[in-house]
Order: sequence, then C-alpha cells, then structure tokens
Amino acid sequence: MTTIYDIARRAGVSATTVSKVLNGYPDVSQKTREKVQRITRELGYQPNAAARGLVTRRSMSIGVFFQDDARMGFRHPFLHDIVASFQDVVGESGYDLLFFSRTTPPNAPQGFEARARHRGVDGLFLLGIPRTSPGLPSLVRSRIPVVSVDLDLFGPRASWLSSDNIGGAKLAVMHLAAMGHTKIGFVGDRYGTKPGQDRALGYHMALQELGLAFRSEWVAEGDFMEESGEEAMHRILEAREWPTAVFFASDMMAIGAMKALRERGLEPGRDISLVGFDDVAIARLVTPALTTIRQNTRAMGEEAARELLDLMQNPNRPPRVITIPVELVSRDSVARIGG
Amino acid sequence: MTTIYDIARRAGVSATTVSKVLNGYPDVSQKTREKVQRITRELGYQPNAAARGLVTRRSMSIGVFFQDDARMGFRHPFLHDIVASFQDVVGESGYDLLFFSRTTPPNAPQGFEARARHRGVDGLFLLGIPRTSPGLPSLVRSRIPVVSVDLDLFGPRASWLSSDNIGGAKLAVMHLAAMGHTKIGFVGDRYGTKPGQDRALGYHMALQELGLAFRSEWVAEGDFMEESGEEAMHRILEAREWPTAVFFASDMMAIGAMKALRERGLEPGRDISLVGFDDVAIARLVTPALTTIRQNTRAMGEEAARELLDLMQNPNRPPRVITIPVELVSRDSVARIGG
DNA sequence: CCTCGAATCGAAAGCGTTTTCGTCAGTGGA
DNA sequence: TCCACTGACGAAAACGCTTTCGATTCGAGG
Repeated sequence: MTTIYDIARRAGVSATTVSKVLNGYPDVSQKTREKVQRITRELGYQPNAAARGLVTRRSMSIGVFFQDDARMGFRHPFLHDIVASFQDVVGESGYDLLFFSRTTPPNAPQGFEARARHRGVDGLFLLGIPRTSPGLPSLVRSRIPVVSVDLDLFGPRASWLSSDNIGGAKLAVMHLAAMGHTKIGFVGDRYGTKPGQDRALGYHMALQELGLAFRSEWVAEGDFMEESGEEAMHRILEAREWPTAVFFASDMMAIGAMKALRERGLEPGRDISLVGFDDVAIARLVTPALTTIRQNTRAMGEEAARELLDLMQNPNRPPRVITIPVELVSRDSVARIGG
Repeated sequence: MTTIYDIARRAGVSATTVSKVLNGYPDVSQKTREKVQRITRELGYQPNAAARGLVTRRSMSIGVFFQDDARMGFRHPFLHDIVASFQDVVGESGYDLLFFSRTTPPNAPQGFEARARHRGVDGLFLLGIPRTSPGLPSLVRSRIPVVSVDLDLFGPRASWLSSDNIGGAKLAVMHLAAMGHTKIGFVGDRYGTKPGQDRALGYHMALQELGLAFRSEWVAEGDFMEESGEEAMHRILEAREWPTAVFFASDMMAIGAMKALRERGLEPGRDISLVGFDDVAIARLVTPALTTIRQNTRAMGEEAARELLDLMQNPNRPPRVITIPVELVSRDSVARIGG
C-alpha cells in the first residue's frame, strides 16, 4: 500500500503538504500542488479510511439497521426501494452504507448504539425495526443522529418519517364512498405498528366524516401478508350482512383476500370491492388489478437521506417528523355500485 | 468516548494489559483479567474499529457492489434474498456489509478496486454487475478476495457462483417434452449475461438430446423483464407454425407473455404452455400459476459467503466456480398434450 | 535598509489500537 | 546458593493520516 509518505518522498515535500493537497487546503503553491496530484495519480494512491477516520472521528459511512423478517414478506421490495433512493442521495455526499448483520458472534457488541459506536458510523438509518426493540430507548437518548422509517422515534437527534398513512386511509375510504359504497370493512394490523395504527385511524376518521356506519364484524386484523389477508376476509364473510367493499392495510392482504373470495365463489372487484395499500409491483399484475394507495418510496428515501445529512451536519438542529404524501391508484378492484 | 487507557487507569494496569484481556491473550492472570473485564463492562466500552483496523489491517467488513438497475426489474428481490442469506453467514463471523453507493462525489475514488482499497474491506461480494463493467479486469488482477454471482470472474482470488443454468434449462425442456410437447420455443437474453447464455445453451442441448427440431422463428430475445417478454411472445406468434410451448429465461418474461397471449385471444397454459426461470414470489400468484425453475437463493447466498470467508482466510487457496442446483416447480402453466 | 504581512511549507503531536520484546519477581532443581 | 525458567506485566513503536502552529522566505511599503 502506498501512503502519503511515499508521495511526499517522490515529490520532495513533507507528508503534511501532501495531506494539504489531498484535502484542498489553500496554503500550497500551484506548482507543488500539481506535482503532488500527478504523483498521487501515478502511484494509484488511495487514502486509508481507517487512519483518516481515526483522526477526523468521522467514517463517512452511515449505519443501516434493516430488519426484513418473514413477517414483512412483500414489504421487502418496498423497503429496499427506499434504501436505494436513500443511498443515491447520501452517496453524492461521499457516504457509503454499512449494513449491520442480524447475526453476530457471541462476544461482539450488541444493540443499536453499541454497534454504531463500534463502527464509528456518522449516522443511522432504521428500517423495519419494531417499536418494541430493546435497544431503542438507549439509542434515541444518545447523540447519534438517526432517521427511521415507519417507526416513531423521539430523542434529541432522532427524526422519523412515514407516508401519510392517515390521509392515505381516508383517501381509500373516500374513493370507495365516491363509488357508491356505504358498507366498508377494514383489515388492519395485529402488531400495533405505527403505520398500521394510523391506517386504522384514517379509516375510522373517514367513516365518521362521511357519516358511515362502523361495524366491528367488518373489521379484522392480519400481519400485512397474503395468508393473513385470506383469513381476515373469511372472517369478515362470516358476518350476517356483508360489506360491499373492504380496505386493506397492505396490498398483499388484499391479494390474499382475492383468493378467499374466489373460494366462496365470489368475484373480487365485482361482488366485493377491494382497496390495498403500498402499490407493490404485483398490484397491477393480479386479476383484477388492485386499486391501492401508492407510497412514494423514492421520495421517502430521498427525504430520509436529506434529513439525516442535515442532522449530521448541524449538531443542534432539532429532529423532525416527516410525512410523505401518498396517492390513490385506481385500477380494477373497485366496482361502482348503487345509483 | 472511553478508551483502553481509561480502563487501564481504573484497573491500575497498563493499556497493553487491557488490550490483551480484550483479545484473549493468555499472559494475563485470572485476577487482573476479571478486573479488567468488569471495568470494561461498567464503562460501556466499545473498541474503536478504525484504530483497530489501522493496526490489524483488517476492517471486519465486506464490501458489496450491488447493481440493480431498472433492467434487473424483478430479479431485484431475487438478489436481495441472496444478500440476506449471505449476510447471515458472514455475520456469524463478525462481518458487517459495506454497500458501496452507486453515486459518488466527483473527486472520490472510482472503480471496484480503488473503492475497496479505500475502505479497506476484507473481501468483496458482487451482484448484478454486468460483465462489461470497466473496473472488472483490474479488480480480478488484484489480491482482493472476491466472490460474484452470475458473473464469470477469473483471477487469482476471484470465485464465482451461479445456479445450474444449463441444467435448469434442460430440466424445463425435458419437462415440456415429457408433457408431450415437441415444438418448443425459447425466449432468451439480449445482453449476453452469463446466465442468459447458459440457459440458451441448455435449451439447445436438450433439444438435441431429445431429437427435437430447432426453429429460429421460435426463439426471441428480451431483457428479463415483463414488457420484453410480451414483445417476444408477439414476435414468436408471427411464425407461420406456432410452438406449443415456450421456455423463458425469466419468470417476468413469461408473465409478460401471458398478457401477449390473452391479447390474441389465446389462453396461456392451455393453448400455449409456458415455463419460466427463477421462481419469483409472484410466479405462484399469477393465473395460471407459473411452472418454473426455482433458483435456491438461500443456498446461493450461503455458499457465496462460505467461499468468500474461506478465500479471505487462506491467501493461497485457489478460486473456485460454484454451481447451485435448481429444481423444477410444476404448476399450472404447462398443459399435457398429444397421446 | 528595515519592517511587516502574505505566502508557503514542515515538525510534531495526536487519534486508539495491537504487538513485539524486555523486565522483573518468583519458583523449582541442582 | 545459584541458575534457569516461567508467569505476569509494561514500554514503546507502529499503523496512516490530520491539524496546529511555528519557521522561513519574499516582496512591498515606509
């Protein structure tokens, strides 16, 4: 490995001067600057990030805790899209992403904070982390800048971000109402995630605003995945009177529900209308193509990145909670009924 | 931040001794060992990875170059699954994953090798990287241990791994033949990826072994994505005589082809049989459920991880090329015909 | 000719570890 | 009593870089 000393020797200057050239300090003459740059290039020199990090106390890397257990299922690609656009933004500022492994050796540091400190990451990005994770309280109390998605974090340097879940849920219900539906069911989330709660809240608010009846037989809970949507639909169909439409807190549950309907000889999108949430890639490929609330994953990743960069740069900037707008994507799974 | 000197002072020993305790050296008495360990715990000490990396010349991190351009489309989750199981294995050995950003600031190091050196990663994992990437030749010539998937790499410390694409393609064709098909088309890959080439090869070999006719009107090319499958199918349907079955180099192209068939009033899986490749999550959800060749993503990730760990540990171990078995998943998109 | 400021450079300390090698006390054997 | 050896520990160098601050030179202004 070539070091700045190698360059210094070849250029007939001190290592200090080389370092100054490499870091754009002004107190270097044009001539030596160019000479050092030339030699740097010739030698294919790469600065050693560890050495630099040791003295600057910055690693130019952002730690990512990404949990995509089975439970997440098809949210999988959803979170990956967010990370991708997040990375595109922070990459432009020179950051790479350090993904912490879920598995660790027995003696290794444990917990968000300890692992972040160990690696010396400059900031943290959290996705798919359950609200009940044990390491969370101590993390948010620390001075490490952190941004999370779909996880409500409260600490001096912890911002969080999610889609407008309440607004999205209202949008879904409003759309159904506009299509003539008055009996509208809901399949929510059994784990008490923040988005799940908000979507349930939006559902209730919309019903209230519209003056529509709330019937507990028409609501059920799942885990965001296909099978649970199927079960939930079956449960709702046990009610004496059926809803004419059901809003699901995730696309995959809506898709599972389609299967349940067909098993009962019902045609999804005609006999019972369905609206999902997320707009996963398959939503437009299933039959009938699923009407859903699209989350803007690109905007989420980019906003999260900008927020974290800002948090890292200004030690005293207070954290924020960021909401990303959603939009209704109308396809074939909602029938117009009545008048 | 607490350092080993803080611990040393509190324990009344030298930093050397603390370091020895932390690294399990034998020449420390039981008494001082326990004392140091206790204080380490009390102070919530975390070793500084940069400082340690500086002297040990190891970072305990593995660099990942992951390219998932639009072209990859639905292979997306496929590659992510591989990374996930890869990470689970290397995580147990204490490694975290450093994902290099696609975007970089203008003055930053460029190319696989330079960026790997800069970060001091202990090894490299490559996914979704095109064979024509400019940095590849210099990378494989370097002494950096690297493992890639679906990319044929040749260098002193470069192993690569892929599914048994040839065998899988043969499997698909054999299955069709067993179901009575003799007129079998193929939709391959236009970009000359290694897997695409191998699947084409397997297709040809199987035809030959079975003594079936090869008709160039029955083969077309796409880019692994849905739309291209649709177009390819249309092109094949322009032949005067139609094949009774088509084998696609990816599930998504097969799914696109379903749309093409329906546009012509044909029923996929009955009028024309389809076999895909990959077994992406949607394959079982489309109608008709897609018969396909399943790639074992878990095995791919785990094998890749073991190979890389081994390569990193033994500087003189020659590289390998690893093939992961595939399996046929028979669903509803292949009709039995003839006798 | 003297002084002063600007421009340019380098010495040295420091970042937090690991690791080599030496020191020293104690122990057992001759 | 002496010697060799073992066990326990620490001094110091090294890893590759950044940054402060002082030194030196040079030209301009007085």
